[in-house]
Amino acid sequence: MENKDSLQFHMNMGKLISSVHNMITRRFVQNAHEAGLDISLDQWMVLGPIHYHGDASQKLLSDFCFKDKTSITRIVNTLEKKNLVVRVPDQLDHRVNRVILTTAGKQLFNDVLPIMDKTKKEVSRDIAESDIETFKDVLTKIISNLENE
Amino acid sequence: MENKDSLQFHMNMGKLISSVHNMITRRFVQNAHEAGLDISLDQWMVLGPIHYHGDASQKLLSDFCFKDKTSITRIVNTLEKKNLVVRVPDQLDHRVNRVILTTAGKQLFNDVLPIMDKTKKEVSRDIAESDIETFKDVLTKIISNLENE
DNA sequence: TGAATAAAGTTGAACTATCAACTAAATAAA
DNA sequence: TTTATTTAGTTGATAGTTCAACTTTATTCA
Repeated sequence: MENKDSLQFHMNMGKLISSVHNMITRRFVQNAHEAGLDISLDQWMVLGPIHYHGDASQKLLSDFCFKDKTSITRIVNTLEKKNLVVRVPDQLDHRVNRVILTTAGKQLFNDVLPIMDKTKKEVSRDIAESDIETFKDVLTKIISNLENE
Repeated sequence: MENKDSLQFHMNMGKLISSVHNMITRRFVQNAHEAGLDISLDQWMVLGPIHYHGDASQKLLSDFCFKDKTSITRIVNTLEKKNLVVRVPDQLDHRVNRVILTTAGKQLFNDVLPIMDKTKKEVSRDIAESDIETFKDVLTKIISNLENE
């Protein structure tokens, strides 16, 4: 039990995923920070779909990111506080907020793209392309296994 | 952009892992709750090594779980509040806490084992054993890629 | 139409993660 | 032996996650 390396062998999937999740999060923020950018992985995960969609509702972001609507509320709060996005009430459905990138938001999006690339390369270093594919397939399959609707 | 399923295809690894992590966490807690057990996945991740080791220091738990020492402090706080563990100061090295399971802690550990099993089965349903192996290998490889020491 | 129900968001509380700054004890170095 | 450094752990601050309860607006259907 003293040697960490010998123990990874025994680690179950949940612990592995949790560890990897934390480590990727940390590395991404580190890389961003070294490039002078202040953004968390979760903020990035939400910023992406906002950029892609143009005027995503929070509901759409919630579905797309597999995050609770509460999490989206708070991440959008943070993004808004940083002047990266604004909430615009939908004209037709008054329950809905449309989340829009500001100029600063678009700028940051473009600045972060290479950081994401760098992180991705560090994460998948020396891993066979085919294994990465299997890896992503399994993740996707797990998502569909756990989706209960 | 309206159809969630068509989009998973475009999801990058970070988002996939993050989503899977959240979904497994949620499902584990759900399953535990349905069985009348009150424990989070993180608490379980720490409880395991405590049980296995017998008198783990917080440093050991931190290394083993790939969690920050701060997180360990707070998770052990919660476990202690629930009377599942106690902190015993080390007789030789007075900086060290030894974390010990209480009777209730041991009981809970055994109660949760089948929950973990159930969750594991739900997660890996209809996934080939060989793919699971590749999956775990990739996770382990990512951990070693991101370990900076 | 009017009442019940569903949907989109927000808020509060409890827990976890990370960073930075801190205490206290052990070890290394002078 | 005294000083400097390292190590184990805690605390405070900020952010994200989940649940439950809530508001407001849409939709359903009696």
